[in-house]
Amino acid sequence: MDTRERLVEAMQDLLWERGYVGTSPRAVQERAGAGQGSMYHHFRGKADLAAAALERTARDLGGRTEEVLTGAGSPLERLTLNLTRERDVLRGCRVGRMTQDPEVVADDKLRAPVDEAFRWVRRMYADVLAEAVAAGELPDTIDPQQVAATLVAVVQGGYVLARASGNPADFALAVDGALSLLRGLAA
Amino acid sequence: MDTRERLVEAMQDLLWERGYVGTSPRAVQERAGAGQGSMYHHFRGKADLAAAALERTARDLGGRTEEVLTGAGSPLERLTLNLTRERDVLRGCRVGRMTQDPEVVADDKLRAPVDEAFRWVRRMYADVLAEAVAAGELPDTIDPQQVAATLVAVVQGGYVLARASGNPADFALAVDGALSLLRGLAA
DNA sequence: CGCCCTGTCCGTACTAGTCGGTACAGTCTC
DNA sequence: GAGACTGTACCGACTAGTACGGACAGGGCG
Repeated sequence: MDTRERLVEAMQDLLWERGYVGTSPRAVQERAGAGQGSMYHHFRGKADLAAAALERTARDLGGRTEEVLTGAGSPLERLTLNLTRERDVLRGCRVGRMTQDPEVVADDKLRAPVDEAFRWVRRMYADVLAEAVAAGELPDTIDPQQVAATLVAVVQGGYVLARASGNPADFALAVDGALSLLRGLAA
Repeated sequence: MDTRERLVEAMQDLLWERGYVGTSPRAVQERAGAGQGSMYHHFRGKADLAAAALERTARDLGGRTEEVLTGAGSPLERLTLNLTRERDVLRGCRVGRMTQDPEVVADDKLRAPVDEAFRWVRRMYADVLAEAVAAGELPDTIDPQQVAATLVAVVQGGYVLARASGNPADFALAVDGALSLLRGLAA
């Protein structure tokens, strides 16, 4: 694997582990097995490399979600499968995690990919919810846009709770609660 | 106001604005109008002061929530009021915000007050939900514990979304979606 | 009363270490 | 040999923290 690729991957990992301000260029170079010069050859600086890493992480999240949501099964089944699967991919919160660093929020280059990833996922959720309504699986009183935003928020909030308690079960609890609300409406 | 108090308040503000790793003791002292020596006189160090600030923030959040949830109105009305009110208190996410710093998560002294605040709020939500079920406002098919976790997650996730997009309306959207699901079940 | 002593409180000046970044010379490939 | 690439050495700024000395009260004593 070439150095540039290794740098991006190392940055992805470190953004998840330590956040943006907590990650030094030195640490990235060390993990990537690269020297000081090579990083500044491939990227203009820390922010530039972080932007590349965030774009890639966001694309991964979007792609993974799309794969499940456009797959087989009824709309509600696909939604349930995707939400359930998120609990196995705790690293998915890598995206939401970024929104807490003021330096990230202040820099459009860094905030944009995160925001776009959320909008992308939210739109896919909304589409599946609308499908479920059309199929009669959910009542037409729900607003797919609104509920889609709620589901994205539950996943991101679930990560927050799980990190605070150190217990991944708190994530599952929040997601299961949301699914039970949907199932309650379906019945 | 005495210096110690000013230091705690300054730390609360800065934790919210810049996070834990992004906040230097100097910045806290400057904002509090105190000198270097006085901070290290009152507190053993940055982590000690941050722990005091977090405990206070967590207590504020719990107290504010309790006030609304044990107030007047039907259970569902109180719940709606509290969730709606959170959107006006965007600084409420000061608590959830902390869970993103690895240094905070690693230090029990810092993580504990955050975790306890969440558990406190979740328990109050669960109590009100159980009340609503008992009053016939919600079907007894819902699990108050589970749904309470979902509501806390929606609020925290809403903050994440709003920060990512820079648009507070995204917070309101997520919360309104959750409320619409509850109302759907009530009907 | 003046006097000193003692502990609390606070500001200045310093430390070693790390931050993000640059300069530059060497190496490797075509 | 030219250009892409990489490693070493350095930079000023900032990090968390310490050392230390001075201001200021209250209290016991002549």
